[in-house]
Amino acid sequence: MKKERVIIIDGSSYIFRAYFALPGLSNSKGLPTNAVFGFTNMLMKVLDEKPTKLILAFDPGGKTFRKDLYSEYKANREAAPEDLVEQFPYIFQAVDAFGVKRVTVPEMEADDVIGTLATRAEKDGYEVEIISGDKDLMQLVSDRVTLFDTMKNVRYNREKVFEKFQVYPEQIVDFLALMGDSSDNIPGVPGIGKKTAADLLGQFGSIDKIYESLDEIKQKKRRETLANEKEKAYLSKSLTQIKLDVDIPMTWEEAAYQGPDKEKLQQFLQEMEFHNLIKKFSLDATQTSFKRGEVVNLKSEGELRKALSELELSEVVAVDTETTSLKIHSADLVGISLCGFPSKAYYLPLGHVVPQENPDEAKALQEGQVPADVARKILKPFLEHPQIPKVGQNLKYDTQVLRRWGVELKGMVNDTMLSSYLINADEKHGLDALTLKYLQHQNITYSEVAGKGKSQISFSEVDIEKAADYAAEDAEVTWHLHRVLSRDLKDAELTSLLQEVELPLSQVLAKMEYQGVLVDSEKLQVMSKSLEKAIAASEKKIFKLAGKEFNINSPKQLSEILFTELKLPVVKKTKTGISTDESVLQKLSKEHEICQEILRFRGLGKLRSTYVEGLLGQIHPDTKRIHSSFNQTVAATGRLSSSDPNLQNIPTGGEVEYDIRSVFVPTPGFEMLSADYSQVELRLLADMSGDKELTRAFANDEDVHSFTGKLIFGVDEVTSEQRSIAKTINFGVVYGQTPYGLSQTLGISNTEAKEFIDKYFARYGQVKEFLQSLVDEARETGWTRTKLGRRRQVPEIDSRNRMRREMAERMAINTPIQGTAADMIKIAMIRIDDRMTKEKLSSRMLMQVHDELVFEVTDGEKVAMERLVKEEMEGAMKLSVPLKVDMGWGENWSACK
DNA sequence: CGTGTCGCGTAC
DNA sequence: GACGTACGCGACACGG
Repeated sequence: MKKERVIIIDGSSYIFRAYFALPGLSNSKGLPTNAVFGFTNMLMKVLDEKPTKLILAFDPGGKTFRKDLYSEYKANREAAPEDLVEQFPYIFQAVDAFGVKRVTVPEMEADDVIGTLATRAEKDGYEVEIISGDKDLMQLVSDRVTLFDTMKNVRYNREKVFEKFQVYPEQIVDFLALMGDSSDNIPGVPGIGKKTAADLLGQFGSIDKIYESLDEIKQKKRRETLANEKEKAYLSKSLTQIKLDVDIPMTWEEAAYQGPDKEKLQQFLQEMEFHNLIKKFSLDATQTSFKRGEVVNLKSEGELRKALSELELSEVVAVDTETTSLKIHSADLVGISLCGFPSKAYYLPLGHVVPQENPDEAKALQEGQVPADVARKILKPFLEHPQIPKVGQNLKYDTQVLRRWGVELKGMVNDTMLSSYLINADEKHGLDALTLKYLQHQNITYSEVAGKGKSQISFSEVDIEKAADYAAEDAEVTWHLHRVLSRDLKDAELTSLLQEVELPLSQVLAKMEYQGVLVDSEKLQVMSKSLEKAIAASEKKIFKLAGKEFNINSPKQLSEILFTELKLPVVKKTKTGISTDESVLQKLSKEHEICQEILRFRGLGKLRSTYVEGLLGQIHPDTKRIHSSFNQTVAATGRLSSSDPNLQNIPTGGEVEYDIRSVFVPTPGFEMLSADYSQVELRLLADMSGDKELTRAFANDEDVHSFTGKLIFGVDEVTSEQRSIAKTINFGVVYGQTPYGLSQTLGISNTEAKEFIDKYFARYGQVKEFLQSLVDEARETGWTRTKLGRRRQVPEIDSRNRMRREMAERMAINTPIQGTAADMIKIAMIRIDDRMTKEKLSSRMLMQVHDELVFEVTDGEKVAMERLVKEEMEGAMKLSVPLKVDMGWGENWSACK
């Protein structure tokens, strides 16, 4: 039987060699990564060999015993360069992520640790491979010990050592002692180099023997030098000699290699931006880590019952639905997949159909599926049971699908998408991305089963076996992800945020999306017609002013007209050309009439394309309502986002003729109610900073912008201009504003802007301190947190790139404030929904626009709703300043003032 | 003909 | 470049 092998890596030698071999490498944050990369590469190469026992030896910080032996030892070495030193922690991080045993002994060089362990391993019956580029270690080579230089890809055994230096391993110490080593400042015997040393040792065998037989040396000069420098020779020998008896309390068990901590490693490689290594690593990992289990197709009522009785015993069941559409009111249920244990997942096909007319096949297909009403009856008690714990990926969707199918999903304990979002909002949260990241497994893609582009078919037309494989996988990976994510969530102390906020909120959002909002499509049609005319007229004017026709919507063509043909001055540039944005056209409007008209054209075009046509295109043909998505895992601060259509950027105000908000109307028999927080972010700033003045402003229910204006301008009454400036600064503060930014917004000089900011902070001293403390905390921890503990990573807070660093600082300021406001309205939404349910109200929550909630309310519930909404919004969080909510009623959204 | 990026503009 | 967070439009370049 082949003997087990111990691999010992000389970590320090690789760090230095990689550093010098790969100059200039760094990641996008400006962190030098050359040494880390070279080292990681070497380590992965070693791991390819599937080691069973693996140890990494490093030099300790500080001096070693050789320095006591000889004060000049390594004295000519320059200190490690700073950009190498800063890579050390990452190298150690790599070793730990790879799960490799790391050994450092104070005052002992890595060589001595390696020598001791190699000797011990040899004695204990192991083969030993030392991995190093350092020739000193050749002295350890024996019948059972080899030295491998990964960079040169050479493996040294006894013969190879002799081939290289004409001496055997046991002579290496004497060999190096005689010739000396300038890099370690080992003196050696002057005048004796590689060749002579090898010759002498070949002739005599060792230094001792040389001195015993000095007379036999013919060359006078050489004999005399050796005689005179005997002390140096022996000193050199003692320096070169690797210690074999270092006290290292370690068992071979500890060196057993168990494989990497995959999450840590993935994270590490990502941070370093070693994209090739990430690829290589996940490729290797797929073979060993997550393995698909059995797929069980539930073809009959009996099989379904049996599966459920089994799943009822599991700790938690992953549920996933397959449908014909992502648009909820067009999404017919095609199948349900369930997974309650590793290595087995079920698929219940329900709505699979045959695309072509083929009666025989259709019949066979039908016989292979449990009839929907039968399946529903059996599944309903299971899916609706609040004590059977369920997990899913984006349960907001499945909730709606099942609701449409006649089942109210209950007992949800985790949503992997929400968990991932809470753990790190900036990452991706799709099932495929999560599976790749946490399970190192590549899911079957949707296009693999349903095709893509023009040839994409409905999921209901996918072959059942294929569909089962795909769907069961989703449930299976979700089940595994739940295990991993719930642990990570707990470690990050985010479990209550999931259970108390995000998970319940997902159910509120599901209702809002399902409900949708009514729009007055006739009114939109009228607007469309009118806009078309206005746009055509505007276009005509522009062409006349330009003297030719062109595409006004093309910034490129527009630039050509403005800056080449009309020779208007260039104000601002973009990455790819000259800017023609609003601020530019505004500035140029006194130069040429065309600018104002372009602005008008742009405004009208925006209204028509994005809002009028956009909204018309989103009206659901069956419900006649707009069912927007409220995305819960998109905004990194904790806010919601809205899409298809985005209801959170519908224009406010504007001309009455084109008042888009006025087309959002209540269902007949209802009235619209809008409730919005007044100055919520500034109130949070007052609360979180504890600033005396700002708190006073809110405690006395002052107009905070006027109040601020009075403070910074030192007046008793502010002019409207002063109030406006104060308002701009108030907003800017929560964005982490810079003098430049403020100067641009206010159209003033940088100096003036800076003066305003200085005055602001002079009067709101605790605000200044608070903002600084947010930046400090982010710098210390790498994270920024909201009041509820929602967190966001700000890795670039340490960037050596000023722009990136300052961006991170602004994020560190803005995120806790914006995120806490988001937390607050989320809590309010949950409580409002809860009370509406408990009080059996038939009014509905329709929309959320960051600090505003919009409802449609039945006549009889107006008093109750107004009261309820105000109470829950104002009471969502207990702050040191009052929360204030403004309420407005109307026959449409716009009228709610 | 789909996909990705850019410039621009809307909201809070 | 330069004040935070989003979404979506039209134009355009790219690649099959």
